[in-house]
Amino acid sequence: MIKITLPDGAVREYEAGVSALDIAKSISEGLARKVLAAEINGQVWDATRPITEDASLKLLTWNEDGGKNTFWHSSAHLMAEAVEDMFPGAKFWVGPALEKQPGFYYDIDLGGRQVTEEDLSKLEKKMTELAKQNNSYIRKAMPKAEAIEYFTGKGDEYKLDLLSGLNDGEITFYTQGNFTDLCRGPHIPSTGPIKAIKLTNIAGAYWKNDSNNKMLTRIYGVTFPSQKELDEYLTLLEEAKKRDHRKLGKELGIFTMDDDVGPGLPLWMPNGTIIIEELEKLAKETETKGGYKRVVTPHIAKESMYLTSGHLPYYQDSMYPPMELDGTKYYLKAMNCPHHHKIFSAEHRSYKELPLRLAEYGTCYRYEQSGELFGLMRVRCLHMNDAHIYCTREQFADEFRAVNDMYIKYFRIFGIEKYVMRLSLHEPSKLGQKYINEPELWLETEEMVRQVLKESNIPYIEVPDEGAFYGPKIDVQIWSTIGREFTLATNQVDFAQGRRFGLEFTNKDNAPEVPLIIHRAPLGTHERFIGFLLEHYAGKFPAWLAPVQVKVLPISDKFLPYANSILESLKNADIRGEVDDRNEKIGKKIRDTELMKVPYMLVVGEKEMNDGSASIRRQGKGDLGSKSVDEFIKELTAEIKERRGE
RNA sequence: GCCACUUUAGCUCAGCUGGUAGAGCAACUGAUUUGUAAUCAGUAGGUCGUUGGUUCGAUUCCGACAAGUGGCUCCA
Repeated sequence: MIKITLPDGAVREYEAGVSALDIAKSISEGLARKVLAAEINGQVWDATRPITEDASLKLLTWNEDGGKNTFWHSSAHLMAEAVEDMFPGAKFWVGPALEKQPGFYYDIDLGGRQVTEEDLSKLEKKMTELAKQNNSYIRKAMPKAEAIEYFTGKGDEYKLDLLSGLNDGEITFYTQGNFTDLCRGPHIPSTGPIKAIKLTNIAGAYWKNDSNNKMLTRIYGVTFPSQKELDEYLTLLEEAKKRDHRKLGKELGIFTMDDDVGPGLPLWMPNGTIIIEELEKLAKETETKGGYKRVVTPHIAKESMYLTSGHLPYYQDSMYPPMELDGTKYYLKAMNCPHHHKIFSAEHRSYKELPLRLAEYGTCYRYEQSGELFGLMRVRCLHMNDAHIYCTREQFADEFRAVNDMYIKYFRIFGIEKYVMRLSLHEPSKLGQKYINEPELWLETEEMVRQVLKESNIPYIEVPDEGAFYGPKIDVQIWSTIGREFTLATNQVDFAQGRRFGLEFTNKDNAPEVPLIIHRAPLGTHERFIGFLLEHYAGKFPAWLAPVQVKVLPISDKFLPYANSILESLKNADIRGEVDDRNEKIGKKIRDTELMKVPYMLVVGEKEMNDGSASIRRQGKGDLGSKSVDEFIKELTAEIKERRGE
């Protein structure tokens, strides 16, 4: 007999070899029907796999992530079975559940054949048919030699490659119906629970995520235990598309792209420009308070500067090709750092001047690969909320903390809660190649950064081998409404460029010393930040950011003069207002203004004209009642000044 | 850059198997002077992304290019 500890602490005894599914049955049949997998001693297992020793057990159903992931991974196998049926000889790489969203994919080598949209519906049908057979997923351990023989016979170089990374004794096969795959598992007990199936798209994906490798066909899909849940999920996706920044950006007149200007080069329309200017105002206020000094630098520089900085060899591919004048090459700047360093070195610096903080909303150009461009989130012309802080080692931690505090201040203003701070570290084996060869400095600065994060109580993850070549960095990761991940802002340590540029200051002992540099961009770039804000607010910007803050809606032409007089008062109070002077009914004016997501509407007619008031309507919230225009302006002015979120 | 798909009026989209195009909204004109999410009528709008080819004839079929979309690689 073995002892099984349940999550509530209860201990039950079973025969050795009992499965989680058996245990579930012993509790209740209803529970057993819902079990998809089980956590045995913290590891997710097949619910049908025999347990031979004392263990803690947690049953996993659709309600647990472990259950869902097992469900989706098993669905990938089901899809593979259908694919093999439709494309005999197809070779399979891996088919995991997606990490950040519902669903799964399988990477497949179809031997040059193509999958069409119609094929997807055929595959869906086939999968549904196979799922109904309710075939069990059967696990089988196999010696490595036998596995190699099996796949050599099949001529499957992909599975042989997978096998080469596995040790004898940990190799398992899973079979359901007519499909057998090398797989670590776990799987759900059988295909029956997979009731609703949708293959969402076909894509190419490099084998092992390496662009030098062959491209495999990746089929994405999502499955649910019921049609209802699938429908709900699909509706959710439709809803998400409505707040896609590309759609909102067009509807709200924020930006536009034009073929003749070029891909990835957004044109900021008047409404977008207002948001840009408000963000810059916020940044300037904040940075001035933080002791930053503003600078302005040219958009181009000679090749020699990028050779000095070391950027050219690393970065050339993502820079616009140079323009050549009198035998000298000039590049459009892809980053502002070297220009700022030149300002640092323009004067002799004393330790008394440090920390020196140079800030600029710098315009950069990056020749991103065409396939990488994405609305405002990934562009070729970007305006970066950039600054470089030159400081001593002693000052570093305080400076880094201050920058971190600035991030938090901003995120509070914008109500940004859903993000992950990512601490990107170096990889010791790549010192001298991908990373500057300063092992102690790496460890020292990484630890300083880690301390700052710990003290600020911000949740963060550490990622090895993601640092910049000149030092560790903290990135703020966010997700676009369609689920794509982006770095919104970045805060980087740099102990390399100072030396490359020969930057120095005279320290207390009258000796030259190289400053540490912090690169930081808490508001990222205008492009990505506004793209993010559009989705974050679903276009409903708070009053301080709204391109039009107040729309005055006269009931009829008779009240146009009164409406215009209110507009004058708004202008005098620095409030961005407009009058809807169209010959339309009030219902139509309200509808159009609501759709343009203008925060405040002032409806004015006979009554309001007589007592100098306005009927206030808040976007999305309806009629708020009447108020004197003066009082409204006073309140709105405060709301704007404080940059209130609601 | 790679794989796949898409491109029709300012916008959102129809247009079966090849015979040079339609709707709604927006715009413009007129009527209406309106009280909290769409007043009515009329007018105007497109060498069907560009460019080769097949064909008596191409928006429709094929190719190239461009831009966009979904991914991969990459990234603020």
